[in-house]
Amino acid sequence: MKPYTPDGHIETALTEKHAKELDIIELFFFAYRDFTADPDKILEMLNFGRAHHRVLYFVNRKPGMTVAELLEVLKITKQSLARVLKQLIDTGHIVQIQGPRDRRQRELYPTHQGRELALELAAPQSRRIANALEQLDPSSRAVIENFLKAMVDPAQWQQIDSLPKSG
Amino acid sequence: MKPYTPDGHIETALTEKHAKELDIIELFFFAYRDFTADPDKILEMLNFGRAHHRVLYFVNRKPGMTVAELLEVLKITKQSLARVLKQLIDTGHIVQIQGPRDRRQRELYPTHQGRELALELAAPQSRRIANALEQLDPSSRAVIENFLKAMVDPAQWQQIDSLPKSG
DNA sequence: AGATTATGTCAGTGTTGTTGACTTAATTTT
DNA sequence: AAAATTAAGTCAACAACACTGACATAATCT
Repeated sequence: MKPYTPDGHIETALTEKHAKELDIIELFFFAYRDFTADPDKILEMLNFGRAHHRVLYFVNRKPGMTVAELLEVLKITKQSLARVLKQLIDTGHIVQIQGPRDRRQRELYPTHQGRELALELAAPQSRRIANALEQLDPSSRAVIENFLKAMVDPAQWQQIDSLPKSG
Repeated sequence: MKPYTPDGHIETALTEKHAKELDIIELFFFAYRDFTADPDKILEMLNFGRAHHRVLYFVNRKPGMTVAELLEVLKITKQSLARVLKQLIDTGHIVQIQGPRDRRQRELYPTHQGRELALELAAPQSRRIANALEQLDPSSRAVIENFLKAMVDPAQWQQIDSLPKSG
């Protein structure tokens, strides 16, 4: 079955025979690649990167988030966050306010400018998703949401559930 | 409606009112974050990174791929690819063979060792997907595949379609 | 009072991406 | 056959974003 390869290389493709769910593995890669490319174009003009986007997104989704909470969500170190956060503060997209209960904490809030940018970055991603959903049965939305949530470690579900629903 | 904030910061969360599909935007982020974390642990032990994984994956999925094809799929520059590819060749995971039709081209093939590693890296991702699917109706698979493909730029569909189905 | 916690900061490092310029060998065009 | 183009490789410099380790400060908890 396997072709003759004197130097030991393999000419047969890796397929579902060898490993399950390859189609979804690569669809996930391609979908995420193009999904992130849209905001990346906007960010580039502002000299921001994907890291800025993630911070700005979650601060907008949950204003008042502390630095520690943000680190938990992004799964990065505080030194990594520091640079990006400092730039977002210096450019007037995010402000820090001393925690009222615990004054060691820094609550993070978007400014109007930060909210505007978050909306601008979300727009092409919303459009891409809405467009994909339009081509499917209306019941598909629930299936996709359930699938994506099931792809997340259950220990992390609380991070998803702590974000506001549709207020 | 908006709370009084003397310094102009925003305390109201960004919700579906302001932008559509936020739930799927963030589910996609969380799902991809955890999806890539599994192989990252294995790669770390070998002093490889996510870039090595991507190269190894596609060379296994389509043995004989040329360098130019790989660049198209990964959307990176040849200088970026060069370092990672060199390491995979030096460690005996991939071999290059001069193209038979066009001898300028270098066809990329996995070695047995490269195939083994690709399988090892795919395993936890397959498991995660299979586990997520198990919790859903059997018809969900098609919905998810259609959705993910619709999330990809149509101009790129040929990249997906050129990969072997289930040989 | 002492320990712990939340955050910030300094210094060094590694991976992965970028641009630009140049080389080599092979193919295609004129 | 000569000239232009193409596929791939390489050198150098650089930037974004992640890491570790160590230390500082202020506030809270024990």
